[in-house]
Amino acid sequence: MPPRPRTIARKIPAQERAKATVDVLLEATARILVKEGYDHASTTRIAEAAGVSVGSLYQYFPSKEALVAALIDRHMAAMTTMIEEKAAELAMAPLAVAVREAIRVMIAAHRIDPRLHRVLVEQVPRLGRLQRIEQVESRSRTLVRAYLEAHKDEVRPRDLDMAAFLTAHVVEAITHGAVLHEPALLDSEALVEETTTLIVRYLT
Amino acid sequence: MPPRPRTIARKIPAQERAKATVDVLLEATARILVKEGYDHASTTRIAEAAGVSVGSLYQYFPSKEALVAALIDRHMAAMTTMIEEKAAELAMAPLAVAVREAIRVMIAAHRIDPRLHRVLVEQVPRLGRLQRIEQVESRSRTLVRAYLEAHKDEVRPRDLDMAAFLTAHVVEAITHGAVLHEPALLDSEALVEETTTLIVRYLT
DNA sequence: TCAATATGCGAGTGAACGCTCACATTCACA
DNA sequence: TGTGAATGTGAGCGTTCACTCGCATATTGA
Repeated sequence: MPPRPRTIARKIPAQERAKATVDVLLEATARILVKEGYDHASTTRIAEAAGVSVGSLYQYFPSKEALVAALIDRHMAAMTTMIEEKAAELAMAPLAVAVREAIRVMIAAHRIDPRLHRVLVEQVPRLGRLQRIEQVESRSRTLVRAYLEAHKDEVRPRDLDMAAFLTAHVVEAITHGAVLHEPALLDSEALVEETTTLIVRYLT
Repeated sequence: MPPRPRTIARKIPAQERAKATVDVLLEATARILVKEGYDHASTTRIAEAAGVSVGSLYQYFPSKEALVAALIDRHMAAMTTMIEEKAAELAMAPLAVAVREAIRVMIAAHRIDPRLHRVLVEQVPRLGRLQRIEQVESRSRTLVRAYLEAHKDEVRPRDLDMAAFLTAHVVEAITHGAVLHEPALLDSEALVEETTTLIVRYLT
């Protein structure tokens, strides 16, 4: 009977040295992914860029997919943390403020590492780990939905699910579009203001 | 000196038989792309599914990328035609009507072949031919911009570029989101109505 | 009818890639 | 300082894949 294909790492890092290796591998993965794209980011090239051997890579990541998945996790966690913190602050804020700040934090989150974000969203094969990204989008929708529920007396639309769907998608799309295709727009306040107007007018 | 890599097809189809081969190859490409995803859609499998040999495939398409590019062209042309026709009809229509119909036609265009559209947008490696898709998005923005220009007396925002950017991205994003992730939403009229409200309220 | 041309075939080629494993080096701790 | 465990190495294995080429078959037009 052939050994079943490996699905978990052989080792988890125990010593400092090993933790450093894992770190340097993730950094290199991000760099190579941005520079070469997913398809040309071979494990050999990644290991080389990390100054580490392929063997070491496979000590801590059972597959190329797992390596990229770990990077996605790290990146999305950074974005999520930023968003969740702001959301907690804004729970009681009036609509106009909440909307404006929500848009600001979305833009800030997308600016953490825009080029990596782009590669992850655009190139990493779906059906593997990219559910992680959709998970974040779905979480945003839940946050919006909760806010609308708490403020439903100040809000015009009666179908809150629909309103949350629209609002979350709109902010996500504009942020995405701006960060990825029109970075210049981000430096003017006009985008934030216009988007705020758009959403506030819809909700009130 | 090594022969430069081939960039154009060896032959263009002249006989009916050859045109049929090209057609059957494109159909098979669409099917395999949807079923297997880009990475697992090998040229061998595509030729097999088309009931044609790999050799024949390479008679008409110089590379796998060219084959997929041709499919993208075909698919996007179908969507674009639908959109442009409606846009011409709507040039003189009042805002409320134009917005509602624009949203409807966007949804209809995305429904031509949603599963193929999804694969093309999500999986096909960028930096190759997928500019074709962005080209369509940019064309939509131009159409919106032209409409706003012609109706600028009825429209509130003064920065028409910004307004066109927001409007086009919003409709595109909602359509996309609905077609790909919430197909159920498409069967109610509510989505169209709410989105229309969103845009009309912003523009007036 | 027949030759020139167009189309179709598919085993085979070479390169790239993910991943393994036998071995070398470094570290923790007695 | 010695020893077992942890960590690191990289040549090479097996496989997949895009693509080629020499040849077979079908079509066209004279």
